[in-house]
Amino acid sequence: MAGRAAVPEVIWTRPERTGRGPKPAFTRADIAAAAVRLADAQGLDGVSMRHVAAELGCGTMSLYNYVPRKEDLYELMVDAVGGEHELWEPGGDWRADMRRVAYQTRAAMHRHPWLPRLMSPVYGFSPNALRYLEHCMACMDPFDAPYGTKLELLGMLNGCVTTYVSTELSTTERARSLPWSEEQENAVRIAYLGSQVASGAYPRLAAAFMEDAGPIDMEAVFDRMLDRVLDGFEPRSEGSGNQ
Amino acid sequence: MAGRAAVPEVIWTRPERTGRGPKPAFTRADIAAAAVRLADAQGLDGVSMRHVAAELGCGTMSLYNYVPRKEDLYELMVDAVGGEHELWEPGGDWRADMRRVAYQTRAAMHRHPWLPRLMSPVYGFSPNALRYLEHCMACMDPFDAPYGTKLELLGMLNGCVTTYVSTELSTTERARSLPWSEEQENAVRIAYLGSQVASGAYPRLAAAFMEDAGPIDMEAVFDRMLDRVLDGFEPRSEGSGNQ
DNA sequence: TCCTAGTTACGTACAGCGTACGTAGTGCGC
DNA sequence: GCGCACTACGTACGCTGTACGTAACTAGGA
Repeated sequence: MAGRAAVPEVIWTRPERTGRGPKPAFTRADIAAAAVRLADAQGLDGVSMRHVAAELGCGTMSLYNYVPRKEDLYELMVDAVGGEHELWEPGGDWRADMRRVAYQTRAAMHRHPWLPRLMSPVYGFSPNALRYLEHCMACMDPFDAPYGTKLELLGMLNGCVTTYVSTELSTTERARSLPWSEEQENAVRIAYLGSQVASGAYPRLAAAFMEDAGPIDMEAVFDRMLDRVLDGFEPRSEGSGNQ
Repeated sequence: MAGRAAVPEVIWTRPERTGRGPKPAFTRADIAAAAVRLADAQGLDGVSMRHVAAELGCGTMSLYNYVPRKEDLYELMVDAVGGEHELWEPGGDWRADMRRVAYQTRAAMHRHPWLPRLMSPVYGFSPNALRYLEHCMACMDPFDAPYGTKLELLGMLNGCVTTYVSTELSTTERARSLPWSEEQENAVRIAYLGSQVASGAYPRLAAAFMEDAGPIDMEAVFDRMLDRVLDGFEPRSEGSGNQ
Protein backbone atom coordinates (compact mmCIF):
# COMPACT_ATOMS: atom_id res chain seq x y z
CA MET A 1 0.00 0.00 0.00
CA ALA A 2 2.86 2.35 0.78
CA GLY A 3 4.01 2.94 -2.82
CA ARG A 4 6.39 0.24 -3.86
CA ALA A 5 8.82 2.76 -5.27
CA ALA A 6 9.40 4.46 -1.95
CA VAL A 7 11.38 1.70 -0.31
CA PRO A 8 14.95 1.17 -1.49
CA GLU A 9 15.87 -2.17 -2.91
CA VAL A 10 19.33 -3.59 -3.15
CA ILE A 11 19.34 -6.62 -5.37
CA TRP A 12 21.48 -8.66 -2.99
CA THR A 13 18.92 -8.44 -0.20
CA ARG A 14 16.24 -9.81 -2.49
CA PRO A 15 16.02 -13.57 -2.10
CA GLU A 16 16.78 -15.19 -5.41
CA ARG A 17 14.01 -17.70 -4.88
CA THR A 18 10.86 -17.51 -2.76
CA GLY A 19 8.46 -20.30 -1.98
CA ARG A 20 5.34 -19.60 -3.99
CA GLY A 21 4.68 -19.72 -7.66
CA PRO A 22 6.21 -21.49 -10.62
CA LYS A 23 9.92 -22.07 -10.38
CA PRO A 24 12.01 -19.40 -12.12
CA ALA A 25 13.46 -20.40 -15.45
CA PHE A 26 16.80 -18.68 -14.84
CA THR A 27 19.22 -17.94 -12.07
CA ARG A 28 20.85 -14.61 -11.50
CA ALA A 29 24.06 -16.16 -12.73
CA ASP A 30 22.36 -17.10 -16.01
CA ILE A 31 21.18 -13.56 -16.49
CA ALA A 32 24.52 -12.01 -15.59
CA ALA A 33 26.29 -14.39 -17.95
CA ALA A 34 23.95 -13.55 -20.80
CA ALA A 35 24.42 -9.82 -20.24
CA VAL A 36 28.20 -10.20 -20.04
CA ARG A 37 28.22 -12.27 -23.22
CA LEU A 38 26.24 -9.57 -24.98
CA ALA A 39 28.41 -6.75 -23.69
CA ASP A 40 31.57 -8.58 -24.74
CA ALA A 41 30.21 -9.14 -28.22
CA GLN A 42 28.42 -5.87 -28.94
CA GLY A 43 29.64 -3.41 -26.36
CA LEU A 44 27.78 -2.03 -23.41
CA ASP A 45 25.26 -0.28 -25.63
CA GLY A 46 24.23 -3.69 -26.91
CA VAL A 47 23.00 -4.55 -23.44
CA SER A 48 19.34 -3.61 -23.47
CA MET A 49 16.60 -5.35 -21.54
CA ARG A 50 15.18 -6.60 -24.83
CA HIS A 51 18.47 -7.98 -26.06
CA VAL A 52 19.30 -9.70 -22.81
CA ALA A 53 15.83 -11.22 -22.70
CA ALA A 54 16.22 -12.42 -26.26
CA GLU A 55 19.63 -13.88 -25.41
CA LEU A 56 17.97 -15.77 -22.59
CA GLY A 57 15.06 -16.77 -24.77
CA CYS A 58 12.28 -15.12 -22.82
CA GLY A 59 10.00 -12.13 -23.17
CA THR A 60 11.36 -8.72 -22.41
CA MET A 61 9.17 -8.07 -19.42
CA SER A 62 9.95 -11.42 -17.87
CA LEU A 63 13.40 -10.09 -17.09
CA TYR A 64 11.85 -7.68 -14.65
CA ASN A 65 10.89 -10.59 -12.45
CA TYR A 66 14.55 -11.12 -11.80
CA VAL A 67 15.99 -7.64 -12.10
CA PRO A 68 13.89 -4.73 -10.87
CA ARG A 69 15.78 -2.06 -12.78
CA LYS A 70 18.35 -2.01 -15.51
CA GLU A 71 20.98 -0.65 -13.18
CA ASP A 72 20.68 -3.83 -11.15
CA LEU A 73 21.54 -5.75 -14.27
CA TYR A 74 24.73 -3.74 -14.45
CA GLU A 75 25.42 -4.59 -10.84
CA LEU A 76 25.00 -8.28 -11.63
CA MET A 77 27.42 -7.95 -14.51
CA VAL A 78 30.10 -6.29 -12.44
CA ASP A 79 29.67 -8.88 -9.74
CA ALA A 80 29.93 -11.69 -12.26
CA VAL A 81 33.23 -10.36 -13.55
CA GLY A 82 34.37 -9.92 -9.97
CA GLY A 83 33.86 -13.64 -9.64
CA GLU A 84 36.50 -14.20 -12.31
CA HIS A 85 39.21 -12.94 -9.99
CA GLU A 86 41.26 -15.92 -8.99
CA LEU A 87 42.29 -15.69 -5.37
CA TRP A 88 45.41 -17.22 -3.91
CA GLU A 89 47.16 -17.72 -0.61
CA PRO A 90 49.00 -14.45 -0.01
CA GLY A 91 52.71 -14.99 0.00
CA GLY A 92 53.94 -12.44 2.51
CA ASP A 93 55.19 -9.86 0.00
CA TRP A 94 52.21 -7.56 -0.02
CA ARG A 95 53.56 -5.34 -2.76
CA ALA A 96 53.96 -8.31 -5.07
CA ASP A 97 50.52 -9.55 -4.15
CA MET A 98 48.89 -6.21 -4.80
CA ARG A 99 50.66 -5.96 -8.13
CA ARG A 100 49.21 -9.32 -8.99
CA VAL A 101 45.77 -8.10 -8.05
CA ALA A 102 46.22 -5.06 -10.26
CA TYR A 103 47.33 -7.21 -13.17
CA GLN A 104 44.28 -9.37 -12.76
CA THR A 105 42.03 -6.35 -12.72
CA ARG A 106 43.63 -5.04 -15.86
CA ALA A 107 43.27 -8.43 -17.54
CA ALA A 108 39.59 -8.57 -16.58
CA MET A 109 39.07 -5.15 -18.13
CA HIS A 110 40.76 -6.29 -21.31
CA ARG A 111 38.49 -9.31 -21.44
CA HIS A 112 35.48 -7.07 -20.73
CA PRO A 113 36.22 -3.64 -22.17
CA TRP A 114 32.91 -2.25 -20.90
CA LEU A 115 33.97 -2.84 -17.30
CA PRO A 116 35.74 0.49 -16.69
CA ARG A 117 32.57 2.37 -17.59
CA LEU A 118 30.62 0.42 -14.99
CA MET A 119 33.19 0.68 -12.23
CA SER A 120 31.49 2.46 -9.38
CA PRO A 121 31.98 2.42 -5.65
CA VAL A 122 28.29 1.68 -5.17
CA TYR A 123 28.88 -1.77 -6.63
CA GLY A 124 31.48 -2.46 -3.96
CA PHE A 125 29.12 -4.46 -1.77
CA SER A 126 28.27 -7.32 -4.07
CA PRO A 127 29.20 -10.84 -2.92
CA ASN A 128 32.17 -11.15 -5.21
CA ALA A 129 33.29 -7.63 -4.45
CA LEU A 130 33.37 -8.55 -0.77
CA ARG A 131 35.38 -11.69 -1.47
CA TYR A 132 37.77 -9.64 -3.52
CA LEU A 133 38.04 -7.00 -0.81
CA GLU A 134 38.73 -9.57 1.86
CA HIS A 135 41.38 -11.12 -0.31
CA CYS A 136 43.12 -7.81 -0.87
CA MET A 137 43.04 -7.21 2.85
CA ALA A 138 44.60 -10.61 3.41
CA CYS A 139 47.32 -9.73 0.92
CA MET A 140 48.04 -6.58 2.88
CA ASP A 141 48.27 -8.31 6.24
CA PRO A 142 52.07 -7.88 6.25
CA PHE A 143 51.62 -4.17 5.55
CA ASP A 144 51.64 -2.50 8.93
CA ALA A 145 49.06 0.23 8.60
CA PRO A 146 45.54 0.97 9.78
CA TYR A 147 42.72 -0.47 7.69
CA GLY A 148 41.82 3.04 6.66
CA THR A 149 45.18 3.39 4.94
CA LYS A 150 44.83 0.00 3.29
CA LEU A 151 41.46 1.01 1.94
CA GLU A 152 42.97 4.21 0.62
CA LEU A 153 45.66 2.19 -1.11
CA LEU A 154 43.11 -0.11 -2.65
CA GLY A 155 40.97 2.77 -3.80
CA MET A 156 43.92 4.52 -5.36
CA LEU A 157 45.20 1.37 -7.01
CA ASN A 158 41.82 0.52 -8.49
CA GLY A 159 41.29 4.10 -9.55
CA CYS A 160 44.62 4.22 -11.33
CA VAL A 161 44.15 0.87 -12.99
CA THR A 162 40.67 1.82 -14.13
CA THR A 163 41.67 5.13 -15.66
CA TYR A 164 44.78 3.58 -17.13
CA VAL A 165 42.86 0.84 -18.88
CA SER A 166 40.18 3.34 -19.92
CA THR A 167 42.88 5.26 -21.72
CA GLU A 168 44.27 2.09 -23.23
CA LEU A 169 40.87 1.16 -24.57
CA SER A 170 39.27 4.51 -25.23
CA THR A 171 40.01 4.88 -28.90
CA THR A 172 39.26 1.26 -29.66
CA GLU A 173 36.00 1.20 -27.73
CA ARG A 174 34.90 4.54 -29.05
CA ALA A 175 35.26 3.30 -32.60
CA ARG A 176 32.49 0.80 -31.95
CA SER A 177 29.84 3.48 -32.06
CA LEU A 178 31.30 5.60 -34.80
CA PRO A 179 30.44 5.54 -38.48
CA TRP A 180 34.13 5.71 -39.37
CA SER A 181 37.16 3.75 -38.36
CA GLU A 182 39.34 4.29 -35.35
CA GLU A 183 42.39 4.96 -37.51
CA GLN A 184 40.57 7.63 -39.47
CA GLU A 185 39.44 9.36 -36.33
CA ASN A 186 42.91 9.22 -34.83
CA ALA A 187 44.45 10.56 -37.99
CA VAL A 188 42.08 13.51 -38.04
CA ARG A 189 42.63 14.28 -34.37
CA ILE A 190 46.40 14.00 -34.65
CA ALA A 191 46.36 16.23 -37.69
CA TYR A 192 44.32 18.79 -35.82
CA LEU A 193 46.64 18.55 -32.83
CA GLY A 194 49.60 19.02 -35.13
CA SER A 195 48.07 22.09 -36.74
CA GLN A 196 47.32 23.65 -33.37
CA VAL A 197 50.74 22.89 -32.01
CA ALA A 198 52.34 24.25 -35.15
CA SER A 199 50.60 27.56 -34.53
CA GLY A 200 53.24 28.28 -31.92
CA ALA A 201 50.75 28.93 -29.14
CA TYR A 202 51.85 25.87 -27.21
CA PRO A 203 55.65 25.77 -27.16
CA ARG A 204 55.96 23.03 -24.55
CA LEU A 205 53.44 20.81 -26.25
CA ALA A 206 55.37 21.35 -29.43
CA ALA A 207 58.54 20.27 -27.65
CA ALA A 208 56.77 17.26 -26.20
CA PHE A 209 55.54 16.44 -29.67
CA MET A 210 59.10 16.59 -30.99
CA GLU A 211 60.61 14.57 -28.17
CA ASP A 212 58.67 11.44 -28.98
CA ALA A 213 61.18 8.81 -27.93
CA GLY A 214 60.17 5.91 -30.07
CA PRO A 215 57.18 3.60 -29.60
CA ILE A 216 55.59 3.56 -26.15
CA ASP A 217 55.80 0.36 -24.17
CA MET A 218 52.39 0.30 -22.52
CA GLU A 219 53.40 -2.62 -20.36
CA ALA A 220 56.30 -0.65 -18.92
CA VAL A 221 54.10 2.39 -18.37
CA PHE A 222 51.62 0.28 -16.44
CA ASP A 223 54.41 -1.21 -14.41
CA ARG A 224 55.84 2.15 -13.53
CA MET A 225 52.41 3.36 -12.50
CA LEU A 226 51.97 0.48 -10.08
CA ASP A 227 55.38 1.17 -8.59
CA ARG A 228 54.50 4.79 -8.09
CA VAL A 229 51.22 4.04 -6.39
CA LEU A 230 52.84 1.51 -4.07
CA ASP A 231 55.82 3.76 -3.44
CA GLY A 232 53.44 6.40 -2.24
CA PHE A 233 52.45 4.09 0.59
CA GLU A 234 55.86 2.65 1.40
CA PRO A 235 58.51 5.08 0.20
CA ARG A 236 61.52 2.88 0.89
CA SER A 237 62.09 0.63 -2.09
CA GLU A 238 65.12 -1.08 -3.59
CA GLY A 239 65.56 0.73 -6.87
CA SER A 240 62.24 0.49 -8.64
CA GLY A 241 63.98 2.47 -11.37
CA ASN A 242 62.53 5.91 -11.65
CA GLN A 243 64.32 6.28 -14.92
CA MET B 1 28.68 11.87 -53.21
CA ALA B 2 31.02 9.79 -51.08
CA GLY B 3 28.65 9.13 -48.19
CA ARG B 4 28.92 11.92 -45.70
CA ALA B 5 29.14 9.50 -42.82
CA ALA B 6 32.36 7.94 -44.02
CA VAL B 7 34.65 10.85 -43.32
CA PRO B 8 35.54 11.54 -39.71
CA GLU B 9 34.64 14.88 -38.27
CA VAL B 10 36.18 16.47 -35.26
CA ILE B 11 34.15 19.43 -34.19
CA TRP B 12 37.15 21.68 -33.71
CA THR B 13 38.16 21.40 -37.35
CA ARG B 14 34.72 22.54 -38.42
CA PRO B 15 34.75 26.28 -38.90
CA GLU B 16 32.26 27.86 -36.53
CA ARG B 17 31.12 30.26 -39.21
CA THR B 18 31.24 30.01 -42.95
CA GLY B 19 30.45 32.70 -45.42
CA ARG B 20 27.16 31.74 -46.96
CA GLY B 21 23.69 31.69 -45.59
CA PRO B 22 21.90 33.48 -42.80
CA LYS B 23 24.03 34.19 -39.78
CA PRO B 24 23.80 31.55 -37.08
CA ALA B 25 21.68 32.51 -34.10
CA PHE B 26 24.07 30.99 -31.57
CA THR B 27 27.75 30.51 -31.02
CA ARG B 28 29.30 27.28 -29.85
CA ALA B 29 29.89 28.97 -26.52
CA ASP B 30 26.15 29.70 -26.24
CA ILE B 31 25.33 26.09 -26.88
CA ALA B 32 27.95 24.76 -24.49
CA ALA B 33 26.77 27.16 -21.81
CA ALA B 34 23.16 26.07 -22.25
CA ALA B 35 24.11 22.41 -22.02
CA VAL B 36 26.27 23.02 -18.97
CA ARG B 37 23.47 24.96 -17.32
CA LEU B 38 21.10 22.09 -17.96
CA ALA B 39 23.51 19.47 -16.72
CA ASP B 40 24.21 21.44 -13.57
CA ALA B 41 20.52 21.79 -12.86
CA GLN B 42 19.15 18.41 -13.88
CA GLY B 43 22.12 16.12 -14.14
CA LEU B 44 23.70 14.74 -17.27
CA ASP B 45 20.59 12.78 -18.14
CA GLY B 46 18.75 16.05 -18.43
CA VAL B 47 20.97 16.97 -21.35
CA SER B 48 19.08 15.83 -24.40
CA MET B 49 19.14 17.44 -27.80
CA ARG B 50 15.53 18.46 -27.29
CA HIS B 51 16.15 20.03 -23.91
CA VAL B 52 19.23 21.90 -24.99
CA ALA B 53 17.39 23.20 -28.02
CA ALA B 54 14.51 24.30 -25.82
CA GLU B 55 16.95 26.00 -23.45
CA LEU B 56 18.34 27.89 -26.41
CA GLY B 57 14.88 28.61 -27.72
CA CYS B 58 15.16 26.88 -31.06
CA GLY B 59 13.83 23.77 -32.72
CA THR B 60 15.41 20.46 -31.87
CA MET B 61 16.82 19.76 -35.26
CA SER B 62 18.32 23.21 -35.57
CA LEU B 63 20.90 22.15 -33.04
CA TYR B 64 22.28 19.74 -35.58
CA ASN B 65 23.44 22.67 -37.64
CA TYR B 66 25.93 23.44 -34.91
CA VAL B 67 26.63 20.02 -33.45
CA PRO B 68 26.77 17.03 -35.78
CA ARG B 69 26.30 14.42 -33.06
CA LYS B 70 25.35 14.43 -29.44
CA GLU B 71 28.80 13.32 -28.43
CA ASP B 72 30.17 16.54 -29.86
CA LEU B 73 27.87 18.38 -27.52
CA TYR B 74 29.56 16.57 -24.67
CA GLU B 75 32.90 17.58 -26.05
CA LEU B 76 31.77 21.21 -26.11
CA MET B 77 30.65 20.92 -22.50
CA VAL B 78 33.94 19.50 -21.30
CA ASP B 79 35.83 22.16 -23.21
CA ALA B 80 33.67 24.89 -21.72
CA VAL B 81 34.42 23.71 -18.20
CA GLY B 82 38.08 23.46 -19.14
CA GLY B 83 37.85 27.15 -19.89
CA GLU B 84 36.98 27.78 -16.25
CA HIS B 85 40.47 26.79 -15.18
CA GLU B 86 42.23 29.91 -14.08
CA LEU B 87 45.83 29.86 -15.16
CA TRP B 88 48.64 31.64 -13.37
CA GLU B 89 52.31 32.37 -13.69
CA PRO B 90 54.03 29.24 -12.37
CA GLY B 91 56.01 29.99 -9.25
CA GLY B 92 58.91 27.59 -9.52
CA ASP B 93 57.65 25.03 -7.02
CA TRP B 94 56.19 22.55 -9.44
CA ARG B 95 54.72 20.32 -6.76
CA ALA B 96 52.81 23.23 -5.27
CA ASP B 97 51.67 24.30 -8.71
CA MET B 98 50.45 20.83 -9.61
CA ARG B 99 48.60 20.60 -6.33
CA ARG B 100 46.89 23.82 -7.18
CA VAL B 101 45.93 22.43 -10.56
CA ALA B 102 44.48 19.36 -8.89
CA TYR B 103 42.49 21.46 -6.46
CA GLN B 104 41.07 23.46 -9.31
CA THR B 105 40.08 20.30 -11.12
CA ARG B 106 38.37 18.99 -8.04
CA ALA B 107 36.56 22.28 -7.55
CA ALA B 108 35.39 22.23 -11.16
CA MET B 109 34.01 18.74 -10.64
CA HIS B 110 32.18 19.87 -7.57
CA ARG B 111 30.65 22.73 -9.50
CA HIS B 112 29.78 20.33 -12.34
CA PRO B 113 29.17 16.89 -10.84
CA TRP B 114 28.55 15.36 -14.28
CA LEU B 115 32.11 16.14 -15.32
CA PRO B 116 33.79 12.95 -14.05
CA ARG B 117 31.45 10.87 -16.18
CA LEU B 118 32.49 12.76 -19.29
CA MET B 119 36.21 12.75 -18.60
CA SER B 120 37.81 10.99 -21.50
CA PRO B 121 41.20 11.18 -23.11
CA VAL B 122 39.57 11.72 -26.50
CA TYR B 123 38.45 15.15 -25.31
CA GLY B 124 42.04 16.06 -24.58
CA PHE B 125 42.53 17.99 -27.80
CA SER B 126 39.95 20.71 -27.39
CA PRO B 127 41.19 24.30 -27.34
CA ASN B 128 40.83 24.73 -23.61
CA ALA B 129 42.31 21.31 -22.96
CA LEU B 130 45.37 22.37 -24.91
CA ARG B 131 45.66 25.61 -22.95
CA TYR B 132 45.35 23.61 -19.77
CA LEU B 133 47.95 21.11 -20.91
CA GLU B 134 50.40 23.81 -21.86
CA HIS B 135 49.91 25.46 -18.51
CA CYS B 136 50.57 22.22 -16.64
CA MET B 137 53.70 21.74 -18.68
CA ALA B 138 54.80 25.24 -17.78
CA CYS B 139 54.20 24.44 -14.13
CA MET B 140 56.45 21.42 -14.48
CA ASP B 141 59.30 23.29 -16.14
CA PRO B 142 61.39 23.08 -12.95
CA PHE B 143 60.77 19.34 -12.83
CA ASP B 144 63.73 17.78 -14.57
CA ALA B 145 62.23 14.88 -16.48
CA PRO B 146 61.37 13.99 -20.06
CA TYR B 147 58.03 15.19 -21.34
CA GLY B 148 56.86 11.59 -21.44
CA THR B 149 57.25 11.37 -17.69
CA LYS B 150 55.47 14.67 -17.19
CA LEU B 151 52.57 13.42 -19.27
CA GLU B 152 52.47 10.27 -17.19
CA LEU B 153 52.34 12.39 -14.06
CA LEU B 154 49.54 14.49 -15.45
CA GLY B 155 47.58 11.45 -16.52
CA MET B 156 47.97 9.82 -13.15
CA LEU B 157 47.07 12.98 -11.29
CA ASN B 158 43.98 13.57 -13.37
CA GLY B 159 42.98 9.94 -13.11
CA CYS B 160 43.29 9.95 -9.34
CA VAL B 161 41.43 13.21 -8.96
CA THR B 162 38.67 12.01 -11.23
CA THR B 163 38.11 8.72 -9.47
CA TYR B 164 38.46 10.40 -6.12
CA VAL B 165 35.78 12.96 -6.88
CA SER B 166 33.62 10.27 -8.47
CA THR B 167 33.67 8.46 -5.18
CA GLU B 168 32.95 11.65 -3.29
CA LEU B 169 29.94 12.34 -5.48
CA SER B 170 28.71 8.87 -6.34
CA THR B 171 26.02 8.45 -3.75
CA THR B 172 24.79 11.99 -4.11
CA GLU B 173 24.70 11.91 -7.88
CA ARG B 174 23.16 8.47 -8.00
CA ALA B 175 20.28 9.60 -5.86
CA ARG B 176 19.20 11.95 -8.61
CA SER B 177 17.86 9.11 -10.72
CA LEU B 178 16.46 6.98 -7.94
CA PRO B 179 12.89 6.87 -6.68
CA TRP B 180 14.11 6.90 -3.08
CA SER B 181 16.47 9.07 -1.14
CA GLU B 182 20.22 8.78 -0.91
CA GLU B 183 20.05 8.24 2.86
CA GLN B 184 17.59 5.38 2.48
CA GLU B 185 19.74 3.69 -0.11
CA ASN B 186 22.86 4.10 2.00
CA ALA B 187 21.10 2.76 5.06
CA VAL B 188 19.98 -0.35 3.20
CA ARG B 189 23.42 -0.94 1.72
CA ILE B 190 25.18 -0.44 5.02
CA ALA B 191 22.73 -2.77 6.72
CA TYR B 192 23.38 -5.40 4.09
CA LEU B 193 27.11 -4.90 4.41
CA GLY B 194 26.81 -5.27 8.15
CA SER B 195 24.83 -8.49 7.88
CA GLN B 196 27.36 -9.95 5.47
CA VAL B 197 30.30 -8.95 7.57
CA ALA B 198 28.60 -10.30 10.68
CA SER B 199 28.39 -13.71 9.01
CA GLY B 200 32.06 -14.15 9.84
CA ALA B 201 33.09 -14.88 6.28
CA TYR B 202 35.10 -11.68 6.04
CA PRO B 203 37.18 -11.34 9.19
CA ARG B 204 39.39 -8.53 7.95
CA LEU B 205 36.48 -6.50 6.66
CA ALA B 206 34.86 -7.02 10.02
CA ALA B 207 37.99 -5.71 11.69
CA ALA B 208 38.08 -2.77 9.30
CA PHE B 209 34.45 -2.12 10.10
CA MET B 210 35.25 -2.09 13.82
CA GLU B 211 38.33 0.09 13.49
CA ASP B 212 36.42 3.09 12.17
CA ALA B 213 38.51 5.88 13.64
CA GLY B 214 35.97 8.63 13.86
CA PRO B 215 34.64 10.77 11.02
CA ILE B 216 36.68 10.81 7.83
CA ASP B 217 38.27 14.08 6.81
CA MET B 218 37.84 13.97 3.06
CA GLU B 219 40.00 17.01 2.66
CA ALA B 220 42.89 15.27 4.38
CA VAL B 221 42.37 12.11 2.35
CA PHE B 222 42.52 14.12 -0.85
CA ASP B 223 45.63 15.87 0.36
CA ARG B 224 47.36 12.61 1.18
CA MET B 225 46.45 11.23 -2.20
CA LEU B 226 48.07 14.17 -3.98
CA ASP B 227 51.20 13.74 -1.91
CA ARG B 228 51.39 10.09 -2.78
CA VAL B 229 51.01 10.71 -6.49
CA LEU B 230 53.67 13.40 -6.46
CA ASP B 231 55.95 11.37 -4.22
CA GLY B 232 55.83 8.60 -6.78
CA PHE B 233 57.53 10.94 -9.23
CA GLU B 234 59.97 12.56 -6.88
CA PRO B 235 60.69 10.16 -4.01
CA ARG B 236 62.86 12.54 -2.05
CA SER B 237 60.61 14.78 -0.04
CA GLU B 238 61.00 16.64 3.21
CA GLY B 239 58.52 14.93 5.49
CA SER B 240 55.25 15.14 3.60
CA GLY B 241 53.75 13.19 6.49
CA ASN B 242 52.76 9.68 5.52
CA GLN B 243 49.88 9.15 7.92
C1' DT C 1 -8.06 -31.63 0.24
C1' DC C 2 -9.05 -27.38 -1.83
C1' DC C 3 -8.48 -22.42 -1.80
C1' DT C 4 -5.95 -18.53 -2.21
C1' DA C 5 -2.25 -15.54 -2.45
C1' DG C 6 2.10 -14.66 -4.32
C1' DT C 7 4.87 -15.54 -8.24
C1' DT C 8 6.21 -16.19 -13.12
C1' DA C 9 5.44 -15.06 -17.98
C1' DC C 10 4.69 -11.80 -21.33
C1' DG C 11 1.90 -8.74 -24.69
C1' DT C 12 0.71 -4.04 -25.08
C1' DA C 13 1.54 0.68 -24.52
C1' DC C 14 3.76 5.09 -23.45
C1' DA C 15 7.03 8.61 -23.05
C1' DG C 16 11.41 9.77 -24.23
C1' DC C 17 15.64 9.41 -26.86
C1' DG C 18 19.07 10.31 -31.13
C1' DT C 19 18.75 11.53 -35.56
C1' DA C 20 17.65 10.84 -40.96
C1' DC C 21 15.19 13.35 -44.22
C1' DG C 22 12.60 16.82 -46.66
C1' DT C 23 11.21 21.55 -47.26
C1' DA C 24 11.24 26.45 -46.87
C1' DG C 25 13.59 30.70 -46.32
C1' DT C 26 18.04 33.55 -46.27
C1' DG C 27 22.06 36.03 -47.74
C1' DC C 28 27.12 35.77 -49.53
C1' DG C 29 30.11 34.98 -53.58
C1' DC C 30 30.36 34.76 -58.37
C1' DG D 1 21.06 39.00 -59.92
C1' DC D 2 21.56 34.11 -60.06
C1' DG D 3 22.68 30.13 -57.59
C1' DC D 4 24.20 27.70 -53.88
C1' DA D 5 25.43 26.88 -49.34
C1' DC D 6 23.65 27.60 -45.21
C1' DT D 7 20.01 28.06 -41.36
C1' DA D 8 15.58 26.56 -39.47
C1' DC D 9 12.58 23.04 -38.18
C1' DG D 10 8.42 19.70 -38.65
C1' DT D 11 7.80 14.95 -39.26
C1' DA D 12 8.96 10.33 -38.70
C1' DC D 13 11.51 6.00 -37.49
C1' DG D 14 13.56 2.80 -34.64
C1' DC D 15 15.18 2.27 -30.36
C1' DT D 16 15.12 2.59 -25.24
C1' DG D 17 13.36 1.62 -20.12
C1' DT D 18 9.48 0.24 -17.93
C1' DA D 19 4.31 0.70 -16.05
C1' DC D 20 0.36 -2.05 -16.32
C1' DG D 21 -2.90 -5.79 -17.10
C1' DT D 22 -3.81 -10.64 -17.78
C1' DA D 23 -3.18 -15.60 -17.73
C1' DA D 24 -0.93 -19.69 -15.92
C1' DC D 25 1.13 -21.90 -12.09
C1' DT D 26 2.28 -23.68 -7.42
C1' DA D 27 3.34 -23.73 -2.37
C1' DG D 28 1.23 -22.79 2.22
C1' DG D 29 -2.68 -22.57 5.38
C1' DA D 30 -7.54 -24.04 6.28
